Amino acid sequence: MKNHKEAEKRRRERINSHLDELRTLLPCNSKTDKASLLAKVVQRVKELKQQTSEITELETVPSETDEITVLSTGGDYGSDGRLVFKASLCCEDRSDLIPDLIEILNSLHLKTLKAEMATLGGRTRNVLVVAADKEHSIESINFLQNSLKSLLDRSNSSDRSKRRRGLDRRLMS
Amino acid sequence: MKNHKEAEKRRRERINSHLDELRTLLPCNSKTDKASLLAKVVQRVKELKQQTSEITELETVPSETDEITVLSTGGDYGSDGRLVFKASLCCEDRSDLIPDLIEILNSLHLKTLKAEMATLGGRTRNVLVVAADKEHSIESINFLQNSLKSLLDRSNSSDRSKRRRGLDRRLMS
DNA sequence: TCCGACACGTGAACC
DNA sequence: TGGTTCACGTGTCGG
Repeated sequence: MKNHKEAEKRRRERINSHLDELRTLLPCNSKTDKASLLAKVVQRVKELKQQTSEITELETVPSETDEITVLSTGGDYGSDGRLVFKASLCCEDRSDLIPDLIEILNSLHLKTLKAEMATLGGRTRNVLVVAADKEHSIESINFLQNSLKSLLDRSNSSDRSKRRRGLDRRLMS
Repeated sequence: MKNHKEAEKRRRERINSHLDELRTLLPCNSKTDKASLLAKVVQRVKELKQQTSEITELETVPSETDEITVLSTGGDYGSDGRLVFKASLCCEDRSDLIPDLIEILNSLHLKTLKAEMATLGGRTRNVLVVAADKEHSIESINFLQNSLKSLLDRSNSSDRSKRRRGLDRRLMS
């Protein structure tokens, strides 16, 4: 069959075009082996997986200073292909902090995979592991960061008398 | 040639083994097309490249509240294969803040690709784009974060009278 | 000459 | 039966 011959040729072209595209995306010239190229790709993807598992540790005890942290490996997907990243907020505690936080997560369509909360000496720290839609992952990260920032400002401006209250760091080993 | 035949077979096995490995790493089953698999790989690598360019915006004007931010895509490598990430520190200004910062960067063997500094109303914000060795990227990020935290605590404890000095946010639109 | 990598066409297997 | 994907062996080019 001539049909068969051409179909196979198109299949090869499809595969090779993807390989060529990978050659342009990775740090390698256009004349690297097909096998070596794939080896580099494997290495790259593995690094992402590795960092995914290493993103998991963050401080959970509230500190005296206000903090916002948004950590993303940019490549750690859940099983369903959503982008997973970690956000941490440390600030003065207040009664409506959690509702505000939940509202932010809902408005950004972020799914909360895990949440840790700790309060100590009037201060609180929230560590969230959230998943974002793949299409809006970057926007979600930036929006979340800005939202947390405004949340922090809100806490400070609503009760400025608390700003000096935290525990003395020397007492916390 | 029998030699030729077997050599070609080994070559195919090498390529296919890498493809199989990619199949286990990506969200796809073991029975996906070779071409489709590569298409997903391309998509993934492209996302990383994209996020690399989008990490670049962070607030540069000092805010009234203390802040530490460490942002990493985990996949944005410079041309030499080092991990690039962004760190931001906002706190009260003091004369030896920059030297301390430089000392931290040196001790962590972080190469500074870009640095922005702004001071306003006695407060300062430093935005750094740094590159870390690929092998110690995660450790570097965590160490940097902790170091910045201690730096911030040092600023507050060394001159706590400054803590209330900043500009009123309402004046800054 | 030999060795490595590649594209090609073909038969087989699977909906 | 076609349509599609894969593995295989072979011819060829370059070092």
